[in-house]
Amino acid sequence: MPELPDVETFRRYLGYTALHKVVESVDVRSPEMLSGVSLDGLRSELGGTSLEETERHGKYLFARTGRGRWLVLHFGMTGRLAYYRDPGSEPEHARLVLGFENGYSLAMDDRRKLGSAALTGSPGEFAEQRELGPDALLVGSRGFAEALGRKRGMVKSALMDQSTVSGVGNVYADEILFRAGVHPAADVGGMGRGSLVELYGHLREVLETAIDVQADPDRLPDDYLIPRRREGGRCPVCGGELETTKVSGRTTYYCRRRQGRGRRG
DNA sequence: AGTACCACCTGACGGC
DNA sequence: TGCCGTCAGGTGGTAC
Repeated sequence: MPELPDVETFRRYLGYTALHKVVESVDVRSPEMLSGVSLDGLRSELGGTSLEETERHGKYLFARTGRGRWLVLHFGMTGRLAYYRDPGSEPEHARLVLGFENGYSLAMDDRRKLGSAALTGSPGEFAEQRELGPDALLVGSRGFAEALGRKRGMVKSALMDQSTVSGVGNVYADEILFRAGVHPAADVGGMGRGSLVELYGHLREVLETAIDVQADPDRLPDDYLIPRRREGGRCPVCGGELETTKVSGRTTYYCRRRQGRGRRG
């Protein structure tokens, strides 16, 4: 599920594959994925020029075109990128395909069609329009503690709220709270500044570690929760069976022994 | 402001 | 075998 580490991995992938290649064709197989832009609009922005630079804000990937606007990609739950030469290698659920003069193509594949593509003037403008909070890796512990200090309710909900801090989704929120030893339903309003700064340390550590392994769950350290995040999974530290609950309507895994129970942080 | 619920969408999976 | 309900979860909308 593309969260910040996945999208950062896509950003780097786009950077060493499709950058500076002249776009010859723009195909949209699922027009409903276009958000606020028409196929013609996309073609006239991309055709005959190239992607020159990438950025990321939270779960959004941006690529600046030679004409100065930015392509915005959001990957929903099942989106990913693929760069390939052989048309037979086109992914099964390609929704947006850029064909380059060098014969290669870049596809955004999205089985469940929850992703989207848009154009914007700049990443900052886009983030402002969408009311996205600061990127989770750029905010810093002080900004993080201030942002979460303004929140009420369950700490996991606050972590996943993209308008508070941008980039953390359901899966990595579970990992961050697991490593911090904080119950996902703990009241964020009851957490002191010190606890929030500590939580941010775990957030950074988790997201950076995940980026280092290109967001591949199988390559995460042995004591990570994510690979065991399934029915009957066991805590990698104490061996106890993981508990599940719902937070913000999302399935939540945690270790009762390490993360306590009830609404305290 | 927070929470609960729905919708979007497809494929995997368990039950019968 | 095959039909059916449920689940997965990012975002965005509604109602309370």
